[in-house]
Amino acid sequence: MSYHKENLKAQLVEIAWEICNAESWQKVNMRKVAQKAGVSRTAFYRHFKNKDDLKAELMQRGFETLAKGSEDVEQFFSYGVHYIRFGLDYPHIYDLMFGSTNLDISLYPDLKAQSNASFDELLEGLKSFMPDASDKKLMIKAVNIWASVHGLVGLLRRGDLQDGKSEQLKWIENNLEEYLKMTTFR
Amino acid sequence: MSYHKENLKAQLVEIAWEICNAESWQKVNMRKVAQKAGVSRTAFYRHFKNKDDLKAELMQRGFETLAKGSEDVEQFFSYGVHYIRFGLDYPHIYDLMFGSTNLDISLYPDLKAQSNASFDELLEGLKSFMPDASDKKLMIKAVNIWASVHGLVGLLRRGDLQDGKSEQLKWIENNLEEYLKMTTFR
DNA sequence: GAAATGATGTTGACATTGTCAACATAAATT
DNA sequence: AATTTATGTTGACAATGTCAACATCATTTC
Repeated sequence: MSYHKENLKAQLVEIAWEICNAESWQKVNMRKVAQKAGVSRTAFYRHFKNKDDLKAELMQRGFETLAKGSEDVEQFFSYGVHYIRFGLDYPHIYDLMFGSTNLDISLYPDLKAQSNASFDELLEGLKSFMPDASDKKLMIKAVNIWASVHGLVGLLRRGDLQDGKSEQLKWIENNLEEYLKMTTFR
Repeated sequence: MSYHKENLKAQLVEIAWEICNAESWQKVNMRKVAQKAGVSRTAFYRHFKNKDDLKAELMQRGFETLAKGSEDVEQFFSYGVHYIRFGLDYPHIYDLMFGSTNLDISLYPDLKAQSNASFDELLEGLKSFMPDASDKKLMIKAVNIWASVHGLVGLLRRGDLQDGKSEQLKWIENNLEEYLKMTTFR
């Protein structure tokens, strides 16, 4: 009859992740999370400084999920596809990670590192693909791919262009790799 | 000594716009807005159904601002530059317009129309630039440009890549048109 | 012009949510 | 066993969106 829960922190993160993933970060509220964990509303504060702290934890977990899934991706373009799919599969987590977070990221250096690592990976992959390009050219290309990938996620997710254009959008969504090849290297 | 304000609705929108622009949408709260307008906290509800209604109004105004600024842009690539600059100049308004809004956009058909119009404009511009391309190719190219532009805004705004990479990012930011040309048509 | 009607503004109240302080109990350390 | 630390609880409060009831101004109707 442990008055102390087994691993409350992990449990809270898990519950918050699920709510955030299913609905959105704004729908995550401490009281609901606490209740689902069967614990009082402020038990939370023994494990997190505040709500932002929990947000950071979820972002972290998001980056881990993204990274883990790309471990066995060996082809360069598959990275891009993987990223895009992640954005479509975990839309709200993606928002948390890449949206305007309103989180003072300097307080969470790990997060920044993880975010940087993603880009570095892209840069590395690209380098082996264009071995003769200058650093500047590489960087520009990498930025462009990064931007395209993330921009496409936003575009596919938002209903923006649903009207007559959905045909081609669907094609793109179903042929991400081909789309990337076409657009990245003509 | 009019008990009724002259044009309270416009005033409220203006105040909210300023707060949102300077800080962020989350910082816009009805009470503060009301106070700045010199009016009681609920006067607002005589002009807006609820806070989302005000959000929609700001988004609308954002699209107008964006469109107005691009009126005298005649070169194709300048559109892209204009969009990117808008994103950098009005970061929080941009978030409101293109971030994940949590707004049920189907309730505000005008917004959707405006958003669509932006893309259509791009498509038109592109068509005159590549007159021989098939619809599919045009669409794909347009999506790619759109995604690149919006993705770049996110990338430039977020501090993501500040470390060793800031050199080239700065170059890009200062040479947007050249960057676009390089990446769009090799 | 007085009376009725609708538009606009005010005050009071409430629910939701994040968070703190004070207290209680369990676990670990001495 | 005694003390300290970790973890959980209840009560309270502030901030914020919103509603209901009421007040006042403006406009239309007779």
